[in-house]
Amino acid sequence: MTDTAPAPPKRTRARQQRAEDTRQAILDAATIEFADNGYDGAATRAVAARAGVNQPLVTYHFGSKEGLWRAVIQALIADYRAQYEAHLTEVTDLEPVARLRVIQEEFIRFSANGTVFHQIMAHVARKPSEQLTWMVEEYLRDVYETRAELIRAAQAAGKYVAGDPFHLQYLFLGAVTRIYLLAAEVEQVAGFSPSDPDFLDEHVRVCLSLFFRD
Amino acid sequence: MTDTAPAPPKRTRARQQRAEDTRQAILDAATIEFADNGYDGAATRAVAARAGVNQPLVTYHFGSKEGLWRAVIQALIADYRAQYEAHLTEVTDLEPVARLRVIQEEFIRFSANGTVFHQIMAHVARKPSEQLTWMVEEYLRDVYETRAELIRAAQAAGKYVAGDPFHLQYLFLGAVTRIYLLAAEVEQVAGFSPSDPDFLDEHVRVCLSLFFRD
DNA sequence: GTCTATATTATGATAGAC
DNA sequence: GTCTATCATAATATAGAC
Repeated sequence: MTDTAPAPPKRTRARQQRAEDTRQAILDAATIEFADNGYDGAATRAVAARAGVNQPLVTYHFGSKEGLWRAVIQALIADYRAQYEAHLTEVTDLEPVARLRVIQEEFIRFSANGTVFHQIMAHVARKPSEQLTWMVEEYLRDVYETRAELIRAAQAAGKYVAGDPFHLQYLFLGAVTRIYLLAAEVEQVAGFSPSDPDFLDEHVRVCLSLFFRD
Repeated sequence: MTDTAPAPPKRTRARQQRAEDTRQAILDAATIEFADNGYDGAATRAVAARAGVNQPLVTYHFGSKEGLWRAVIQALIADYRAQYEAHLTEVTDLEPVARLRVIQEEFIRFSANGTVFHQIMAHVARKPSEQLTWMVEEYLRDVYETRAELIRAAQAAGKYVAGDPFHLQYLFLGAVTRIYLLAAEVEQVAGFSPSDPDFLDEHVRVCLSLFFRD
C-alpha cells in the first residue's frame, strides 16, 4: 500500500512537460472511470487505456490506485472551488437574498455541466472515511456555513422557505442533482433528457421557485 | 454466465424449509452488501460469510452473482410495491390533493425506513441497461404516471407548485432521499443524523412544504 | 519516464464427496 | 443441499530493460 508521490523528476523542461501531460491525461481518464464505475468498478488498466498509456505508468505517477483516487478528488475540489470563488467575488456587493439566488443558480448550472463531481461524492459521502473527513474539514464545511448564513438572512426577510438552513441545503442539493444522477431512468420514464440544453433553464426556474418565496 | 434458477428441490417438507431459510439468509445478506459496496464492490464470499454459509452455496441458489443481483432487486421492488399498494387502497376515497399528500408523505417515511432501495436504484438508474428497462416497464412507469395525474389535479386546484409533473417528481425524489444517501457527510457537516427519529417528522414537514402551496 | 513481463492476490465459478 | 478443494480469470502492484 505505497501511495506516496512519484520521485521528483529532474530533467529538461520538455521532458517535464511531457510527463506532466501524461499525468494529466491519466487524471482525466481516471475521473471518468471512477465516476462511471465507482472505486471498485474502475480498473487501472481501463484508466491507462483511456489515457493512451500502459498500466504500470498509473502506479508510477500516483503510487497506487488509492493515490490516484485522492488525486482525482483533489482536482475536482480545486475545480469546484475555483469556479465557486470566482463567482463569490463577483457578487459580494449584492444584498444577501440576491447573492444567495445567484450562488444557488450558479450551483445548478455547475451541476448540470458535469455530474462527475456529484457521482463521486455519492460514493464518498455515504459512510465515514478519512477521505470524507478531509473533504469536510478542507472545504465542505466552509461552503455550507457560508450559505447557511445567507439562508438565515433570506428567511429573516421572508424570502426563503422556513427550516434548518443545513437541512434545506441538502434538500436543495438533492432536488438539483438527483435528476442528473438518474439520467437513464428519467429518459425512459419521463421522455426527456436532463442533459438537453432547453431543460436547464426550466430546471433553474423550478428549483429556485421551490425555495425562494415572496 | 449461467444465471438460471436452481434445480427444483424435491425433498421432505423440513428440508425444503431449511433450504428456503438459507436462500432468504443469502438474499438478506446480499441486499446489505450490494447497498454498502455496490455491485462490483460486493463479494459473494462476503455475502456468504454474512449469511453464515459458504461461498459456493450462493452460486447454487442463485446461479451467478448476476442472478443474485436480480433476485435482490426483485425482492426490493416487491416490498416497495406491497407497501405502496397497501396505502393506495387506503386513500382511494380522498380527494386528489389529500391523496397526493398522503402518498408523498408515505414515500418519505418509506425512504427513511430503508435507504437500501435508493442506494441500489442509484446504481441501476444511471445508465441504460436491461435491468433498468425491465424495472421501468414492470413498475416505475406506472407509479410515476399515477402520481403525475394527481399532481396535475393539485396544480389545477392551485395547491401545488407549477412545473412539469415528471420533472417535479424527480425534484421531490431528490429532496427526500439525497440527504439519506449522504448520511455520513450530513453528520459531519450539519451535526445531526438523518436517521434520528426526531428528524423524520421535520423532514416530512419541510419536504411537503416545498411542493404544496396554498 | 515509459515500456514489457511477471508476481501476487482476490474473486466468481466448478468438481465432487457426503 | 451443503460442504471442501480447486480452477480460471482479472486486477493491482513490482522488477527490470531501455
